Amino acid sequence: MSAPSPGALERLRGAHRRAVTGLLAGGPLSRADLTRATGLSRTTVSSLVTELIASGQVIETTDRGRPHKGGSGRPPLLVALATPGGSVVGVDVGHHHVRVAVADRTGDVLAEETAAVDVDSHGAHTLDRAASMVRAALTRAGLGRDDALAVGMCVPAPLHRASAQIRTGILPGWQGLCPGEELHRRLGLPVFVDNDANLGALAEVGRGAAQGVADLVYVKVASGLGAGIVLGGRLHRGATGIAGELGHVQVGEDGPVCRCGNRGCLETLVSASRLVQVLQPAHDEPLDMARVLGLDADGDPGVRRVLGDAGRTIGRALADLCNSLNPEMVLLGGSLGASPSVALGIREALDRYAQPETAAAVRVAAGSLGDRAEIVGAVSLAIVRVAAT
Amino acid sequence: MSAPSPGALERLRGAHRRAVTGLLAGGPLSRADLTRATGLSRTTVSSLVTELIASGQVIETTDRGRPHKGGSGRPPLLVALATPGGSVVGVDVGHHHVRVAVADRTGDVLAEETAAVDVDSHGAHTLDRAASMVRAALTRAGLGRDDALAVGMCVPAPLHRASAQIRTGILPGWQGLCPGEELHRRLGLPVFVDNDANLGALAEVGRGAAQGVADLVYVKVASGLGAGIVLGGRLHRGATGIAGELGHVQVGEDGPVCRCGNRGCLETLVSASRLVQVLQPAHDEPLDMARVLGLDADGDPGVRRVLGDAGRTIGRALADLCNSLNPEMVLLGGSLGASPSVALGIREALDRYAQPETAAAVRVAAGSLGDRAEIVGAVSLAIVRVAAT
DNA sequence: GCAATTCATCCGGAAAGTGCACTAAAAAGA
DNA sequence: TCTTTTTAGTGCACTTTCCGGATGAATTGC
Repeated sequence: MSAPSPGALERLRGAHRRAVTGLLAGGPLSRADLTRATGLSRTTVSSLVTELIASGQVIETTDRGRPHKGGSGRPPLLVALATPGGSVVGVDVGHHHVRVAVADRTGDVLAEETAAVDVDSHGAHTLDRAASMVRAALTRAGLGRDDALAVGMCVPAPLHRASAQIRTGILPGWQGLCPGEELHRRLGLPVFVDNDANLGALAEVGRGAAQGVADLVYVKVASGLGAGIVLGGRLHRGATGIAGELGHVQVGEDGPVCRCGNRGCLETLVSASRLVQVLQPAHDEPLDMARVLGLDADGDPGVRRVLGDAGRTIGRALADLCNSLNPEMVLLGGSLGASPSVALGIREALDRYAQPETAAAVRVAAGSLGDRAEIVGAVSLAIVRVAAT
Repeated sequence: MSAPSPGALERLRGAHRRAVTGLLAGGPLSRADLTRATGLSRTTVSSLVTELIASGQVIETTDRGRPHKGGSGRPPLLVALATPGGSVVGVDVGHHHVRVAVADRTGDVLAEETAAVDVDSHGAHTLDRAASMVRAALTRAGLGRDDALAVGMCVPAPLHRASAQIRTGILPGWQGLCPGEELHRRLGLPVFVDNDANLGALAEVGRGAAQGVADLVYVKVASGLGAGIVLGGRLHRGATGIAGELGHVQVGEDGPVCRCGNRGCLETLVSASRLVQVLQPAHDEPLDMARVLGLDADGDPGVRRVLGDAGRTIGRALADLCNSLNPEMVLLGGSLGASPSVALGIREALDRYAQPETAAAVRVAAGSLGDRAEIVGAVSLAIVRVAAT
């Protein structure tokens, strides 16, 4: 008989366990795959998996995989995170919509629902609505509330790091609110929150166009303009959690007044609403962003010019940031992210204004998740945080 | 008989060994102190220390420490890194000087020497000179070459990450050179290299005004303008190792042409040489930076105005960077770092141009190491890299 | 049917960490 | 002075974790 010893060895084991669950969060894998990915021995991985199966966190799937790269050999048994009793919820709160998704622990979505809501002015009401949408989505996925492990939530505003509180006045009906705590009170589940740009970046790194990228600047252009910055593979949130406020970089001393109180902010020149407003007079039909993107794709010269200019304006600001951070990739998200003209404008400005070596090192591309980046990121956040326990 | 198994357990042991040597790099400690600091058990620490003593990396000192916080109890036996046979060398190559220091593994300097050298135009010659200075300093410290474990070197130009090569044309006589490899060839010691801003940041975080700061922007203003960026406690070098090029942020579309080939770079407006040049016409005596700083301290209004403007110009660029990174501190180094007028100007510009919460979160201060920041950083680099093995 | 190949597990052993008992050395108090 | 208390360090038995080789399993190609 001897006392239990909670120490360094157990922490090591835990780290390895998390490595395995983390890898499995990306999809089913064989024990052999896990061996190669973790660098551990076959034996160790086998024992870890056995343990995880015994504890119900992992299940052995019925389908067999291909025997390593097409050749011969015994086909592997795939293991996956246990979906039953282990789903997660993502909540994406935008300026004008709420989207809710229920996903299994590999990130595959089981049920999803979107609703148009006047989010900006009504914090408490929006959260009520989100909570009932979550309950409905869980039911539709055939799950009870106890089957959900955690909620990841996306809000369109920076959060204060220590208090997880919304402090800026960007969302009038939310000021002083702790969205995570509020939703937790309504659902009784652990809730993890971050802003839209950060979660978009997380999504693109995990399941999108930036897989394997260590240093990424993800730029989201929609109602506002924000950045999610990934450095060394980790999201950079800053000292008080409000890093990434690229929209309030100063681009003109006497530009229009911004909602942040300053004037000349980048966001006042290139937000989606601003661009629609600029383009409207030249068109008879009423424009919205989707229509503008259509015209861009059709080669409308006026639209191309305006979007290209917007890209160049963003690119000029990004050039300064890239000089400082030397990232591997700049990825575009938000409604404007899909426009080739914007991407081209950014590329041009980077080549012109950034240091040649910095410009050469950085790839510019559109995110591959489109307007689902935020919800995917919210789900990822929940998965990551659950796996970390 | 069994094969050697380099695996997870050995890595764990190594990590613990490094934790111990890392702690001892800050000064002698007792085994009990190490137990508290590492969180490991007494037994484990004891065995680690025994092992390190056997391998000669650590010695037991003769003096005993106080018995834990003044109370009673057996006084501990202090152990320290073995200084004899364990010193490190720092080399600071500036634009116009070479400085060399020999230090023990706690970072205390045993011998130091500075020489004026026309560095920019003569790469190979400068390295010859540096190598002979290192040999002389070792001799003066009463050490043979075998007593030195490694060299940390500081160069005033960004290095390419993969090749450790100088690629920019800023140092004409160095282009294409691998300074680390070159010095290694001359000294036969392992050489680790980084640029001046990065090493200044490292020094201030380790032994200067930024101790304990996780997110730091260190701005060095001297012949050029560069930044060392520390995020999450780690130096951020970027995808190709050239992060921190703050001097080439664009502040005016049609500004003067910069040595980098662009025009309107921040560096063209606020480098030390540029400021001296701006101030000279208003003074009869020939000015240099030291004299300018003296006039600033004496309250000369013209000098204050020009330095304040310089600070505001830097601060304006920093405001954008701070909006994106939300750092905890901005620290000033280089010859201009000591000027209160510059610091004040930066503070003003941050308050004006950065987001209010970002500006409120960031402290602005002068580095506490002055022009020795680079050499301290070079020594620190050597110590850190040696401890990591 | 047989070799080749890959996948997974079992077993024995080695490496690392921990608790406990024990000794050592000093201060505090009777 | 002698005992008690407190802290420091070490030896030993034991547990946890990991690894390598042997073994068995499942499939492809001949």
